[in-house]
Amino acid sequence: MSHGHAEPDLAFLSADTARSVAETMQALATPSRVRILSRLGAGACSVGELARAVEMEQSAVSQQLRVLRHLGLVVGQRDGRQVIYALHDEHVRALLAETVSHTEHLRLGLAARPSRAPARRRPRRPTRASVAS
Amino acid sequence: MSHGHAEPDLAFLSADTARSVAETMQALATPSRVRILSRLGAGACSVGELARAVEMEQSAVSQQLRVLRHLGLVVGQRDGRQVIYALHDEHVRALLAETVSHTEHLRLGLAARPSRAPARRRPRRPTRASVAS
DNA sequence: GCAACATATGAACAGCAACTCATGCGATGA
DNA sequence: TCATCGCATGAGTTGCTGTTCATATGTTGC
Repeated sequence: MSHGHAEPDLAFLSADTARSVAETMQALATPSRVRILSRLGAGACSVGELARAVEMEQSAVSQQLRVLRHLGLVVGQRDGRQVIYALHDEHVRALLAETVSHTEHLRLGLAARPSRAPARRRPRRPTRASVAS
Repeated sequence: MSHGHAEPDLAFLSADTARSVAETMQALATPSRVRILSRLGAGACSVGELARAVEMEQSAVSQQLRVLRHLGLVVGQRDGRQVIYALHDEHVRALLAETVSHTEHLRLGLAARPSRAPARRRPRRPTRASVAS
């Protein structure tokens, strides 16, 4: 493998795009929402059932559902007295699945890596060369 | 290419797994880190260069780099006086790319969706049936 | 109409995290 | 060794956000 892989096609994101991405990913940045989403990934259900599943107060669950709704990740539909929530679409499920997958992968790498501040790299008597311009 | 996205295989995540996922995704939950990562996605560079690129103080960038290091997303290596940072591996690049892609997709859906609280669904005189058990 | 249930929402509080400032530590060159 | 550069780090501050509590809105059955 003589070189890098395919191209990045990851240019710097504009400040605005970065803000948008961050906003969306914040939905997955808290355990409660991740659990809510993963429960919904297993099938639609009411708020009360959701609250029992994730072991949170109904009130708290509703608050988070509101956030997820505004982010377009879930949808709710009344059915009698209750409201049945579900993932918005398959894209959300895919995002969740990939996120979990990537996280597991990263977790493995972490076990072997102390990840301290970087230490010296060049010999004590440098050739007095290079460095990035 | 290994991952088929066939069925869900998304069971409820354990509270612990959810915490782990949330922790990792928090790296992408702030504009500054997203920009830092996207800059690194375009190529490794020093801290100072990074600071200029994302328009943050060097101090702040270092703080965030520490977070990203501990999460195993980036690696740093001394080169003379400076430290060159890079994405940890291709997986990170992929995660970033997918994240951006999904976000764009969700953004589109948002435009057409007010996403208010759910309204009624069944007729005024329901058949008095069903509902989720 | 009223009572009971299911959910949503507003306010207040607590914890956390991102930034700035100041300083420490490592590396280079004279 | 000393001065300087580059980066890391600790303390302190501010703003945000997740939770709880109390209450409002909506729905059903009587």
